[in-house]
Amino acid sequence: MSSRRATIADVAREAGVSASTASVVFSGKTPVSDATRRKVLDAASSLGYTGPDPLAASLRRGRSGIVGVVFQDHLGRVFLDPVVTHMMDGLADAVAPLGAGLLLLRDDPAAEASSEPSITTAPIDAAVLIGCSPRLRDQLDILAARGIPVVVIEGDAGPGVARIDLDNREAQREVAQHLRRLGHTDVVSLTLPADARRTAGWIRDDEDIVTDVTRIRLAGARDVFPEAKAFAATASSIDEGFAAGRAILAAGTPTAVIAQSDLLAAGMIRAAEEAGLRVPEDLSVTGFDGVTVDGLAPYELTTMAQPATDKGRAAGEAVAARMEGRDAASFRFTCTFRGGNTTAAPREPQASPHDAGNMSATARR
Amino acid sequence: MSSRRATIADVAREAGVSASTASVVFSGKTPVSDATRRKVLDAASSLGYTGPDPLAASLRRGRSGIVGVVFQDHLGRVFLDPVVTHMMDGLADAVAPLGAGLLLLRDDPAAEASSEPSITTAPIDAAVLIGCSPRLRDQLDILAARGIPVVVIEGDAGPGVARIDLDNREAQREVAQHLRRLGHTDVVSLTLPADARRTAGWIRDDEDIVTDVTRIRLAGARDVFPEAKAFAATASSIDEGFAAGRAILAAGTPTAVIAQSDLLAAGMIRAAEEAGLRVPEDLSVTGFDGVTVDGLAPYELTTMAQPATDKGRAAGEAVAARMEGRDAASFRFTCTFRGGNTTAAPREPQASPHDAGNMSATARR
DNA sequence: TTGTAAGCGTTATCAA
DNA sequence: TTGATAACGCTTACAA
Repeated sequence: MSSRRATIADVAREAGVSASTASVVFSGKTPVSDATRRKVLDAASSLGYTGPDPLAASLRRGRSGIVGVVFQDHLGRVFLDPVVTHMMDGLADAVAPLGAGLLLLRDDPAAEASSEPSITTAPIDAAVLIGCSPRLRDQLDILAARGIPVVVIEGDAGPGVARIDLDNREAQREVAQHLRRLGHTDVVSLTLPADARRTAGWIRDDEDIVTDVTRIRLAGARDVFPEAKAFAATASSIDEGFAAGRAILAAGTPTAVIAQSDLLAAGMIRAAEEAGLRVPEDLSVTGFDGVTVDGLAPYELTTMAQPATDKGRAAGEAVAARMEGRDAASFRFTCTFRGGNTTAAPREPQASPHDAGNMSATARR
Repeated sequence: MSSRRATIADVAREAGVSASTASVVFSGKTPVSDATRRKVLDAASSLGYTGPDPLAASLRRGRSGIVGVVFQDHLGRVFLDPVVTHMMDGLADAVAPLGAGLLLLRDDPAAEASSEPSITTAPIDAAVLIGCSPRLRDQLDILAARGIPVVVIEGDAGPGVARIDLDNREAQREVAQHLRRLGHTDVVSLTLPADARRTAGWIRDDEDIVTDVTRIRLAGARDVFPEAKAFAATASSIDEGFAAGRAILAAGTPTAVIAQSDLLAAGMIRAAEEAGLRVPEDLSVTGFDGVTVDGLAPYELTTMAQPATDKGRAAGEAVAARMEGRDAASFRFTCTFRGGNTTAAPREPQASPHDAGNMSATARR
């Protein structure tokens, strides 16, 4: 009835063996005689000893068996994004046989200051960075300094860092070409967040975009529509897509909107409906990701489907390689075009941008 | 250029101060003169020291700053369940200000054997158990023995354990009453897994059900339809609902199926369609959870919506209380009825169960 | 098969 | 404001 939790030393003493022997009984790393094992186990249960303290064991071993997953967004919001969900699925799969758990971390500068586990303080053996945070470089530096192997999903990791990527530019270009083939010329891009502060608004200079995915997908769109305007949303969600969609339509009605995510596209469609525009007759909308967006029926987005689960799995395998001291190969996945019912030929050829009148001006509230 | 990572002792030596002083510079727990601080910080950066090793610090402090989230299912699958997703959302929210990270754990007996972090070995300060695993009691014992505070979501935790619950029985009863009001008498329950092995099949004796949620929801259905048969699925998914649905229809066609989750309900509907039955004309189907099921359109389930996010948040708050030594209050949330288009009056009054012929017998392959 | 010894890198306590 | 000391609880060469 001591106030203090039993330790392996207590167990060893009770069993009449040495601490190392007791340790070995629990780890199983060395043969132990049955008699000894029984003595130790009996002593353990009589003392209420539940096995080695993981903290102490980790310290001694030098590894925690934990893989950090770093998101750029508020943790809560992250799970609501189907792409992330599928990636986690693949990641968990690939990391499990490794004997590692997943620790959810977020890239929040404010978190560094608090006591919250962050990239600087979490007891992780490896890290998977998801998304292309502007702070990515800092994070990589921190992790490199800590000697923690890293795999980056969708971000410019610099040389020597394993990355899991998508053919974002080619994929976005493909959708854009699809629109051009349909006859569109007056097109607007609705992009993912573009700057660190995630301000919404028209993008003045593509070079200002610090977020890789945003810039690269936009470049893909520009390969086909060099002059198209681009409006940055504050996040990839239906609501933000809706807000951005209103803003876009307030400035004029293009014949097509290239959204950088399916969720944004869904929001765009809602904004179009609100403005009295029919999709795809009055406005074509394309998405990106290939996730099923809840409640979007009867629309089926024309979009680029990305292998989200595979990306996660690849990241897990890369982490495994790194933790075993092997080199992790970078990998680039390919999106596939998926035609839906949200794109069609524009109603009439457009002589010049935005001369189709602004139907939305009256309809929006 | 030593091969070994610098420690705080190295930094202290380099700075010409004691280790404890150097430690204090990093923790900030004790005032340090500016001069000393600078010396230490300079020494640290010149040695590439990135701050205290979290493992060592944790060992010394006796806490890891990590909250374990224990799922009963395969981790990958877990994220695909919208209810869980929303719960995680709330949980992450509530736990963040606490300064704790979330470690994903799964309740897999096989995992115990492997090196994978599990409930017995993970370095966690508290645990949230999600779902009503048959092993719940064991887990609680293990955690109790380890002295780790616990909060249980949806499970019979026994006295003294904080629980976050739903009014499962009342909620399920409400849906059942809705069906009875429509005129249904020939009803089958399609339940969540009922036993530890998760075998699919007809439930012979409700007392055999070891899974709380399953038993309690079924009891709610039985309050209205005492004689209804019940078929247990092996998991809450559309696919399992589909398989169970086939099996149910193979045994006869009821006028309504009470599914214990929306996903199961969705699978049931697909099985009904496959058998040439129209929903709701030939078969009414009710769900549970109130999540939006992808691809179910144009159906909108008649279901009980549960406040999943709030449940997660409440759990996080309970964990916070526990970690601070306070008592955590249990909390019970209420579901709300949501009518959809998957229920209607039965086509004709049923004289006795299953005499409506077995249309499915021919249709199923 | 078991025991000895030497840390793993910190931080809390207390005294100076 | 700083320093000496003593844990924190475990694991693993290595020797017996």
